[in-house]
Amino acid sequence: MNEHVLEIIELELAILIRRTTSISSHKKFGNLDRSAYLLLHQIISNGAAGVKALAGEFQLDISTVSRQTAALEQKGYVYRIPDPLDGRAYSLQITELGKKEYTENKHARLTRIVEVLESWSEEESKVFGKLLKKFNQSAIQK
Amino acid sequence: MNEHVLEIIELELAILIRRTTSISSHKKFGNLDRSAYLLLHQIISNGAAGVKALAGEFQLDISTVSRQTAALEQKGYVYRIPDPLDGRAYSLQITELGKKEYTENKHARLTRIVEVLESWSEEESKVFGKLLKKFNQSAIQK
DNA sequence: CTATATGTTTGTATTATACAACCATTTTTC
DNA sequence: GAAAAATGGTTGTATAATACAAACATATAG
Repeated sequence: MNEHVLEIIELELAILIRRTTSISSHKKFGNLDRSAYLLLHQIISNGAAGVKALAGEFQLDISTVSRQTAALEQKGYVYRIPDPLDGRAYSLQITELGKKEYTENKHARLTRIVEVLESWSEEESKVFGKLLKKFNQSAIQK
Repeated sequence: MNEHVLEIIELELAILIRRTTSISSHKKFGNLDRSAYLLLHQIISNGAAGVKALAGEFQLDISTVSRQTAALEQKGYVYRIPDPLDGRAYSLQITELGKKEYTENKHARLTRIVEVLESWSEEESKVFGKLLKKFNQSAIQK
């Protein structure tokens, strides 16, 4: 593989992450930081899940996710369902309020993306989305 | 613009950032976290610069960069040159040790990228790099 | 039944960040 | 040219996200 191509990817990823983390960890979008947003996404699209599974999904420590989900519960975005087969375990299910919050947040994020991609062609955007997704999938297997 | 394409980009960016921040903010690559790495990159490729300029480049608070550069200086990766025209200002210049550390770190990062892109074609990788760069450039103008 | 494993929470420490206050110079203004 | 305002930078303080370790409650294995 051409070294130069790799260097570009490596550098641009670092820049992307540097910029977007500084934007959204402090000046977060509305009520949801990225963690919360992705947790809600995960629960909405893959159904109720426990803390452990969610932590695995995002490669975070269980304790971290435990606190994040506690915060989501406290805000009324998710609620706990005790696991009928295991007295220790819970599942986190989305609430209507949670869905609403997620959707609003998503729109805010999409709006931002639209601004950035203003001058891009449909085709370029499509390819970019596809490759990002592929990159994430390739990365997770390692 | 096709809504679905935007949704993919938005989601995959969020995932990418979530994953890579959790990896590299704690389990950082060698001696350099992403901030330090990018600061060194910036100084190496764009020449000596002051704290204010660097902060602007990464959209970070000046105080944050002041501490980060102080850490780099303390490790011997950069040194200060007083600005001859302005008694308040400094430039940060790279040292040999700083270059060495940067280069080693870059190799570690490239290795990681190579692993992820193992199954990608040269063409795909090239396009991905190009679009990432374009995305970063588009984003900065907003 | 006791010991060990497991899902989750809680205690504690670290780190990256922002904001505000400050310091030392430089520039502007009168 | 002296006082006032602006500027480059550092330091004090607060917050948030995270990890790791300890604790807790329940489940499973011997």
